Amino acid sequence: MYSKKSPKEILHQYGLKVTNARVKVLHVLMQSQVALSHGDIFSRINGNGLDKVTLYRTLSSFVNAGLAHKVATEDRTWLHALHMPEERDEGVEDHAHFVCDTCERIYCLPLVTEAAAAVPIKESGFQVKSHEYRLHGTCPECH
Amino acid sequence: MYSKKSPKEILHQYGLKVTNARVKVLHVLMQSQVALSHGDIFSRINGNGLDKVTLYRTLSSFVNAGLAHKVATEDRTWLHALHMPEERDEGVEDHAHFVCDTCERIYCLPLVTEAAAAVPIKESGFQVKSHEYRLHGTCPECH
DNA sequence: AATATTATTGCAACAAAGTTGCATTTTTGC
DNA sequence: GCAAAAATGCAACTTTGTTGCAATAATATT
Ligand SMILES: [Mn+2]
Ligand SMILES: [Mn+2]
Ligand SMILES: [Zn+2]
Ligand SMILES: [Zn+2]
Repeated sequence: MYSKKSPKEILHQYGLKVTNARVKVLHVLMQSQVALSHGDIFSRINGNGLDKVTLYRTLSSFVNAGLAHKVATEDRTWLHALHMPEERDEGVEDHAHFVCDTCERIYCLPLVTEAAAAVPIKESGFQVKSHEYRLHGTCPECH
Repeated sequence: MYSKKSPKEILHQYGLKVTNARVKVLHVLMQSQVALSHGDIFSRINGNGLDKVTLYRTLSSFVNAGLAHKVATEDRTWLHALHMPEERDEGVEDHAHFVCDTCERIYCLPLVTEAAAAVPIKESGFQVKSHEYRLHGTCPECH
């Protein structure tokens, strides 16, 4: 899905300076179908010597630029994923996170638009501005 | 809503041994309309001298017993809340978490049953077993 | 192509949240 | 009350992520 554009082109498009660290990290994220932790990315990159702090800052820069987003896991860490192509056209918020209870991978999945509509709440006085839908179950790899 | 039963009675009901720490922590949780952090609870209890590790373990015991549940926050900490009365009758999973973007409080809110039904996903091969719906916006206290 | 400006990087030290091991104290069924 | 099992307190530890700062690299301009 990202095959049309190179990491460099994408970084330019998102207004980010093109650095070694960013090219490498973006490349890793582009290969992955699932959201990755700092540790996941770090181990796929090192050998190419990259400081852990730089990786944290690289990921932050991607999130701030709107190129990636992050998901909190049950064990208080962050996973990062690029926005899906569909999300670039539509709103960025409207997708679900699927957490596999077997392998713990987290996938970003598009929602059927109608189902993603605002959910009515019994109580009043709560103004809903955005939402996150998180699904738990078993992923295709695990059954 | 919990006024009918005392902390002691509730602890018995959930098969937990009645200890000072548990009675105090349960009391604090019963007073609160929102989910509380370890720090929130700790500061409301101390003076009554209670070790931080004991509080962690107390909260875990509540979650394991099914008396309380925990919600991960954006800053990678846990908040704890008692299950709502409605949830005790119905399933425990079916409620939404409302995160106020102003005061950062997290409320447990019941969902309209129809809206909580399974959301269809475009991809196939993902078996959904449970879900969490997290809403962001402004709470009644903040507007 | 060299220079100036500004952002990024690496390193070391630090912070916050939560966990573990173990000896001591409480709880509870009898 | 007594014994068995569970809960507690304390200290040390782990994991994840952050901060300050000097050195380096990226870009726009000449
Ligand atoms: Mn996602
Ligand atoms: Mn809740
Ligand atoms: Zn899986
Ligand atoms: Zn609020």
